[in-house]
Amino acid sequence: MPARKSPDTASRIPSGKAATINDIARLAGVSKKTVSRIINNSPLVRKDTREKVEALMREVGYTPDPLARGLAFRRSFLIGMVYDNPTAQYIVDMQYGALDALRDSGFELVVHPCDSRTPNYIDGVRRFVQQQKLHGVMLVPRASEDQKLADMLAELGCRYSRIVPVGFEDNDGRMIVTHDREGAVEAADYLLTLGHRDIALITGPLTYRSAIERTNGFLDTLAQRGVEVPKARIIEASYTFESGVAAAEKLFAARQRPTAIFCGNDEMAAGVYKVALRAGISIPRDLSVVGYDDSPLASRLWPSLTSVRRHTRDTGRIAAGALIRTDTAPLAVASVRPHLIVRDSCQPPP
Amino acid sequence: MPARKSPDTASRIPSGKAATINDIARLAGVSKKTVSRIINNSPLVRKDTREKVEALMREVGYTPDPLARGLAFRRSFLIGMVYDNPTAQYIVDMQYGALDALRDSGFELVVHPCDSRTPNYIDGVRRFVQQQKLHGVMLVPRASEDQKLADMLAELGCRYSRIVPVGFEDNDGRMIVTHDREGAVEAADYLLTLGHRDIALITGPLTYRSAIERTNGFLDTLAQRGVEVPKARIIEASYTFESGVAAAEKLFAARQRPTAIFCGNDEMAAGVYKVALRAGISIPRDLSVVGYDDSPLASRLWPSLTSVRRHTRDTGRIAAGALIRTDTAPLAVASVRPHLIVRDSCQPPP
DNA sequence: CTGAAAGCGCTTACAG
DNA sequence: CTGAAAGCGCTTACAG
Repeated sequence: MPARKSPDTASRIPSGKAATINDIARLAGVSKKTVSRIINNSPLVRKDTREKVEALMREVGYTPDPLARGLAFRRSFLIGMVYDNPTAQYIVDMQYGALDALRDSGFELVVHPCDSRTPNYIDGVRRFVQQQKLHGVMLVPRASEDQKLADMLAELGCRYSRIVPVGFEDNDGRMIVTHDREGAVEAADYLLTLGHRDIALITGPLTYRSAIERTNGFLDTLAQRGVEVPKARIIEASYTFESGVAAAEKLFAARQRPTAIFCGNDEMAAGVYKVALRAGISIPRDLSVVGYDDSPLASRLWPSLTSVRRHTRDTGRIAAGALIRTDTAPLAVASVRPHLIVRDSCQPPP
Repeated sequence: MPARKSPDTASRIPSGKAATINDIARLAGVSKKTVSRIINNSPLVRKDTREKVEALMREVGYTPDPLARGLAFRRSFLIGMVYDNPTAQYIVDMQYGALDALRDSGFELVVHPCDSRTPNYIDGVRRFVQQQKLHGVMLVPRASEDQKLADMLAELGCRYSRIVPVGFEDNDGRMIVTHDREGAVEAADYLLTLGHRDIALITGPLTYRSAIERTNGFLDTLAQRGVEVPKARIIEASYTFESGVAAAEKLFAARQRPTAIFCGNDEMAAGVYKVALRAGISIPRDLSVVGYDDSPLASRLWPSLTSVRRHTRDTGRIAAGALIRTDTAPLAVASVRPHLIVRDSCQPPP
């Protein structure tokens, strides 16, 4: 029964149901194994056979059933995104990026927030991965920094990609390095160039790799130009708005106020704005402020906030793309570099 | 081969692989069909048989393979979340809510943002639903307002739940009504009680049901108390920060400024803040502002913004829960009611 | 209440 | 380069 690209080909398929590999094989006059080879891009198919079958598949709108394929492969067509606690915009951007990579690939994105502070969250991720037979997992900060989590995935034989602030060794997974240090270096350069010397720093929790990188990048750059930041002007906060408020209150209570503050993220910078506004301290006339994230908040504040942009969507696209690529390329490292977006929150010191 | 709860039971299962229904049946000394009945909560199983098998399943940590079940059922264990364009915090909250309902249910959440302004987005959703054989779909505003989308799902026989600003008829899907009108009524009552009479309104696009409900609820309440809002003080904007800025500029350019502004969401209220701050108009001394959403932005602005809270996470939990409930209950309507969170952005008129 | 057979729509392992 | 058989781990339809 040879295939014919006739209007009635579709009618040969049981109506009301989607075509199966058997329908395609029958209509094309080949075995289902040959159709399977074409679905899986095997080179062991004659060119004209492939073209004939592909045309038929297009004609009837055939797509293989991911459940059946998954069962036979012992692996689903699902990509998991594992994350804990970051800001909403960051998560949504990361999801959009991942979906950019997965679009029309036959893979879908399954979201899995977790709480890395609970002792057994790794078991939760393990059950998720094992039960769904995930094809791969994206690890987003801060979960991505947990080596035990990565080790568990390696042991399960589940491929994963890690988004990390700084590059390091991992034999099993792929790294996407966001180079947070460089963003902080740029922020420091900018403030120095404006002429600031009395500079303060509000950091995220120093148990976070991102906070460490941003802090060191910032302080090292100042030190290189001979600017020391006294201990009292380095405040470890927690990446939240409220902690930014508290940090700013502490800084403003000192005998001499800094002329510029670098904040480890925009949320904390918004806290600084609030305290400054309340205290009648004018930004940027009396005080310059730089944030990190370039979140929507940055342009909603007034004056709009100078901040480091992270290209989160690109990061997500790369991380997800690395999981579905068929070439079993060597475990490479990809880089996404931040850069400073200058707005209206800084000027030379008074 | 009777089941024994002995330490070596697990060793009867091929090492390195997860247990299957066949392992359970063999170790329990029953047929796989009986195990299947237990998995699916069939009443046609003797109590002691059920208990024996369930104990064994717990002992070996057996969970049925969703791919195999999905293939046999012709339906996956995936819930799709379809949405277009709302704010990040809203989407993330909705996802958290849905995941609350799906936790430990065996179902997973697959995210599917779309763009309802493109003509063929419904086809995209259709492919998504058909190809993945979704168990159900959550429709989030504004996509949830599109009757054609709902009709397509009904035609496919895919169950769905719709989150909508106001209740209406739908024979196929379940409704979760967020009663946006009530939130706006509360905002109007509050401003009237403070003594405002010169009131302006910045609405979302009036093609959005949410914008219509909020607008009508607000204006009707004012009218009932004899307060008319002149046309020039009702500005249709687009739920964005920038559109809020433009609307505020227009309102402030009038001969007489309103003493209070109700904004259809917090983003636009942030735009009003920006213009007021730049123009030296003091909030709340010269101008009272009320938002809608109670987004994180509301407490980050200074003075913190009085806004209508939506209980988005609860909404998501109900919408997802309705899709996985086994009781084929009548298609009911659930309600989530908003309420005003009073902060520091309002006071009696000058 | 319980079970043996057939099937869901694919792939693997083997043979040619 | 191509195919027939067996299998992935479940459920449905039928029989008892």
